[in-house]
Amino acid sequence: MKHTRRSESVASQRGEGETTTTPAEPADRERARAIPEAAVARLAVYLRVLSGMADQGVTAVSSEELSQAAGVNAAKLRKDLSYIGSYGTRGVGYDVEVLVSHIERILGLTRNHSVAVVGIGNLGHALANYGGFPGRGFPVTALFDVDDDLVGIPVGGIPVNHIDEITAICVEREVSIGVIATPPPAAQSVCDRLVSAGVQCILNFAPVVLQVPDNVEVRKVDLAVEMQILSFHVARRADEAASVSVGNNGLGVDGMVIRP
Amino acid sequence: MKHTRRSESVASQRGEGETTTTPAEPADRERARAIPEAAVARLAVYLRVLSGMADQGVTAVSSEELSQAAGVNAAKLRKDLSYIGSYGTRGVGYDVEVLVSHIERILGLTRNHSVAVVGIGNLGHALANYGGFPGRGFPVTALFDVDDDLVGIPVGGIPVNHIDEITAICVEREVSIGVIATPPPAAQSVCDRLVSAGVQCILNFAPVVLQVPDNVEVRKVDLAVEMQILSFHVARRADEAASVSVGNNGLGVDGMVIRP
DNA sequence: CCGACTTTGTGCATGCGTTCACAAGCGGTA
DNA sequence: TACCGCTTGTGAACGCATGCACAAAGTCGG
Ligand SMILES: NC(=O)c1ccc[n+]([C@@H]2O[C@H](COP(=O)([O-])OP(=O)(O)OC[C@H]3O[C@@H](n4cnc5c(N)ncnc54)[C@H](O)[C@@H]3O)[C@@H](O)[C@H]2O)c1
Ligand SMILES: NC(=O)c1ccc[n+]([C@@H]2O[C@H](COP(=O)([O-])OP(=O)(O)OC[C@H]3O[C@@H](n4cnc5c(N)ncnc54)[C@H](O)[C@@H]3O)[C@@H](O)[C@H]2O)c1
Repeated sequence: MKHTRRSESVASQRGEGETTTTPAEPADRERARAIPEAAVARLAVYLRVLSGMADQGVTAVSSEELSQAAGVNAAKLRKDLSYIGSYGTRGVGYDVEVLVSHIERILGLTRNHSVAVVGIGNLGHALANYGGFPGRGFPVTALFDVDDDLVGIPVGGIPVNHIDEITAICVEREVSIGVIATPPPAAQSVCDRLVSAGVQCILNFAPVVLQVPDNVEVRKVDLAVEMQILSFHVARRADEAASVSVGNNGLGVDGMVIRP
Repeated sequence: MKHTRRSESVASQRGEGETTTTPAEPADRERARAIPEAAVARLAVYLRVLSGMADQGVTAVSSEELSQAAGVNAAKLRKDLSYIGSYGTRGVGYDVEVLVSHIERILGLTRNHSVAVVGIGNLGHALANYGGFPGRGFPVTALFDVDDDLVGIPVGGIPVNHIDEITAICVEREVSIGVIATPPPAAQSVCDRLVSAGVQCILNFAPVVLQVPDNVEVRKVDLAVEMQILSFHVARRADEAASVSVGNNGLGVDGMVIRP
């Protein structure tokens, strides 16, 4: 529809004046810093898709193919990959193995990250039993609970320890990621303990907003929120349907309407 | 970020004639469309915080207090609330009850959303047993699995049905949200079945990119991705630390480099 | 009834992320 | 070697989200 008249004006070719800081700077680090959070999340997805392809013997892939398998726009994929370097071959595509290894490097997957799960209830059991983590460089090395009936019992091959031992054990086993699966009221206190044990990354399943120091990274998985977002879309869709069928005169009942 | 959808903003494309038509009613429907996805997610968080406050007898709250409890910027909170209307009192703050009911209305929580869980393994059991959903308007009304040993056994009070019954049962029980907790290879096929049973909202725990029609909303919970994002931050942090202590001469371990 | 004080709601600037569009670059081919 | 078609990598535009800063709008004490 629109025509953007590009002016071939100022040659932007080797426009290399903008590097700012240090002169001889290979720039991997600059890159790592500059990667948008959203892109990091997608890189993890690309990595999984690529691993699957590698397992099936695929050796090369184009941005178009990969983007489709990952469910994103091809241009976005290329831009995401460009954040980590230029590892493609024009006219051909990307070498799967090469891409895998570079994404792994950027995501810090060249070393293992030891995981501790706190709160071995319904969810904690599922997590501890889950086989998907160790295989991907995230071995679960410690489990904690307050319940004395659980302490000592192995879950998924790891014995449960009492929460009071959290500091000593986290330090000893070099836990780098703490997973909180306790009831909400206990979450903040567990979080504090993890932090004082030196854990700087936390994955929180409890529906609670955790307060942490700046140097600690928290990610939350909040199922209730996910459900409510879905609910919002249901409602919106119902509204639209209503406005179409009723004829867009305004409000339905209480703003709520029924399914198409 | 962590989002699956291709078209981000909630307000997708403007339909043809219906834009300017409504004269005296800018209200709810147009509003609901305009709410940014990110804001919707936060509204759900505010709702939980507010509910907690209401339970403790708090009747009024300022944007400052609420924003702190929700872990966001106060200005952002006010903007988020402004998307749903003007229900605050200047100089005073917000009435907790009023806010709760309006957020619930916008999120479509004035009606129940029936949930079906597919794949009653480790995770499916945890979900089925979880008491947090029914209380919040998301009753789990159906469970499905292929495993004949599971079929008929009640989990969390609901008997497991065979996956082949999925269409009939989802229709009958008016399931509006389907949760996929099967192994990855089964996820797409389960998804297709849910969709053909009329389910338009899906919460996916399997590490797979689902392909769905445009009218279906998918949200994914991908623990491996969450872990990898944390891993990325660990790596970045390690790099920074190294650059400080080593003194920025170039490369660190493994070709990774550190920041200036 | 007034004036001082508090807090909301929002216009605006800024920054980030997404998307488009295309030149540069590569492999294959004549 | 020179050309051709294909795919990458990226500059630039666009659009959404964030945060600031302040007028508007209310409360409260006198
Ligand atoms: N189960 C689910 O499917 C699900 C879904 C969404 C959210 N969640 C959230 O995940 C968390 C765990 O859920 P769950 O169903 O596993 O709960 P649960 O009650 O089954 O398990 C909680 C476990 O935490 C332990 N615990 C309590 N206080 C503790 C403390 N201070 N230190 C260490 N351990 C402690 C308990 O002994 C118990 O074993 C909750 O916050 C819940 O809201 C769970
Ligand atoms: N357990 C966890 O903590 C965890 C963590 C992250 C991701 N996940 C993901 O969640 C999913 C479930 O994990 P899990 O540990 O519960 O696995 P699981 O193997 O314990 O359970 C899977 C269940 O799905 C059933 N199933 C298989 N094919 C099916 C089909 N076509 N239709 C219906 N049911 C089918 C199986 O019978 C089994 O009961 C997996 O995709 C896994 O990658 C799980």
